[in-house]
Amino acid sequence: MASLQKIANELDVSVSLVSKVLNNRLGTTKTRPDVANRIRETAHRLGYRRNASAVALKAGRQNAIAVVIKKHGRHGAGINEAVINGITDAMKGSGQRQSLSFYNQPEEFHELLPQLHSNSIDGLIIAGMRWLPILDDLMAVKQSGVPVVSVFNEPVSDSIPNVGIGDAKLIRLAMQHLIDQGRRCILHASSNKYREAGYFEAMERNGLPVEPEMVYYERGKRSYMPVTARILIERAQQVGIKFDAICCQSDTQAMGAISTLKELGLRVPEDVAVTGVDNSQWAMISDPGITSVSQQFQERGALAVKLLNQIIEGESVADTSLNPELFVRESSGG
Amino acid sequence: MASLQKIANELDVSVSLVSKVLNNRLGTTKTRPDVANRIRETAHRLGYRRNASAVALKAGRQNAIAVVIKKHGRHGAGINEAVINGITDAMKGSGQRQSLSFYNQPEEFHELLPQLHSNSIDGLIIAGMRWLPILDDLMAVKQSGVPVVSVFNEPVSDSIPNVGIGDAKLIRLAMQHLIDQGRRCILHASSNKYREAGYFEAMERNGLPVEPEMVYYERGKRSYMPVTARILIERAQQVGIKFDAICCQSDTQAMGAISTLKELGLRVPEDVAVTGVDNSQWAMISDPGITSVSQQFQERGALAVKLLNQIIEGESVADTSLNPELFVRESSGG
DNA sequence: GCAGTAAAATCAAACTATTGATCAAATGAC
DNA sequence: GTCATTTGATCAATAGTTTGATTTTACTGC
Repeated sequence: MASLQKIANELDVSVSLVSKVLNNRLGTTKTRPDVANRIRETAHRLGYRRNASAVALKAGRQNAIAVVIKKHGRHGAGINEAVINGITDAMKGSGQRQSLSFYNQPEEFHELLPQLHSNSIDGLIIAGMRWLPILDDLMAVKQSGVPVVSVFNEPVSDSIPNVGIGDAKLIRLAMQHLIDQGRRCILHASSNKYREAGYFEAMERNGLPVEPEMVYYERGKRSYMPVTARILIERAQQVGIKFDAICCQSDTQAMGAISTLKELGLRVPEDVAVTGVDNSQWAMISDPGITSVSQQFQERGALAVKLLNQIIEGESVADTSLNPELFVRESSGG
Repeated sequence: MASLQKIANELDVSVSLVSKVLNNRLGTTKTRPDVANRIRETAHRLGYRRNASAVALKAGRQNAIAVVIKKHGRHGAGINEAVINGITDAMKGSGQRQSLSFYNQPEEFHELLPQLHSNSIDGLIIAGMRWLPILDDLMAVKQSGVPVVSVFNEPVSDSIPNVGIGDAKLIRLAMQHLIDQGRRCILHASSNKYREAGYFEAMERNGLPVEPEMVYYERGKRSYMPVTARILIERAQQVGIKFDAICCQSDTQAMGAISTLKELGLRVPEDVAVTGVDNSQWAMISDPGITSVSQQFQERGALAVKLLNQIIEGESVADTSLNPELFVRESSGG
């Protein structure tokens, strides 16, 4: 309830002086130390807190960014929580606030548009997996003058800086690890052409042959689930492929691989090495623990905040890409 | 960029008229339909958006609430994500914004205090597991005039309305289900006196005897992990207890129980039924699927928003408690 | 055509903080 | 003592919206 006015009245000085002292903005005015101290003291005594709205109004800035994230079913992977953690950590203590929304269907994103304008927020961070369905809305937000930064694995549009990681890099990293461990016949299941490309690239570069049944491609949410690993393994066995590793595209898929292998009497990692993606709790709690590639969602969330603020400050920024990190556990025998 | 002023200039009417028309606040003023329409039209044409800060400043309200959540290691349970989902869903379309922070150590919560005053937010929702270490800070926020609602399993303080669920009820629900399935010798591992009480209550009410080795109590984070189930089972076996069910206090613990039982050659649910708590992805993805009690975190987050807004409106609200819900899957033979 | 009333619009203050321009007082030089 | 300069503080405008009080305009009846 204490305003600059109250402090000014209390000490019989002007509001502007109080403002300048409390903000250390003493441009032309070199305030006397005793006056400054009395002002600071009184401010403290009255429990003065800068009124966020008044500052925002005067500055023409909201000191708030919107964060919109695609909901997804893969709860356990902790992806959204990681992004959110990164974002909130990066904003901690900045005084800047964020406003979080989730959407599932494109229409739900559309409904958020009224809130995503420059009179409510200074910028937008959009994160999630599939951006194509909301591209038009996203561009509309951008067009309306709101800076946008995305956290997708692959960039969205030339005009929206993305904090990516490169799906191909993810898989290449896991593949190279498996190959370094001496594995030669590696299976792969994926829902994503970039990831698949990473697989083929790694195999080719190391001169390893790939049979059609070594790869299973399935679009959609199901592709992350355990069942896809089972299909992949059974298909490979049917044609008699003697594989010694499976490069999965998620930790849950890797769990499916491990339990299928156990049922078949194959040991992990002695007979077959397994890797996952996400470095989630699944990977940690699984028995054996799953060697997994982190998509660095927390770091990417934090970086998105940094980039967005740079744009807000008027700098221009480009797409960035972080490097995935490999967390080695027992499943790969590392 | 379009303000009321711009619209007023364009049409040569007063700012206040524009404001009243666009807000449908035509108290004394019964505007002519044609004027009203022209105003609305122009507002739309110029892309007018109400300036959130100006409104907040005038109203002495921030139209923003703070959400502070305790980080915890149990990622996979999706607890924080559920609370956040509930909160953001409940706020969708309200124009109210939320600002999210996480803390781990009590000191980190303390550092958030400068942001938690009535000049930045209208209220605070605090969620997490252990509230005792931050109680003083929480009361300080409350004292400073910021309404607070908590989402803890058990209430914090008489002066802070809580959206709870009752730990005893959680366990009673799972226990009653197991007993209804004909199980008679049920083990239980817990870190929580309320939950333990729920166990004893259910056993007693059904006239079932409890040996000391049927219960394992361990404080702290570890108590939710798979290993506690192993300890519980091994202890019971050492003294020759022939159990037919395990009532776990988390899904991860239940997973530990299932894998330990499998190793021992016991079938789930034929020989031993297992239940968990959280109704998390673990429960869904496990094989067999785990019968689990939901702590209703999403619903509780949404309810917290509702209660907080009631307090902000000046109403007084009391502690609330939702009922847990049982999701039956294969692990209990249901 | 005018009083009286109803309808429709405007006025003006307020919310709080910021900042360049301006004023007043103190100091220094001669 | 006067003028110029430095120092220290105030003025006044501004940001955008809201709202009770007030003024202007329009209409009715005679």
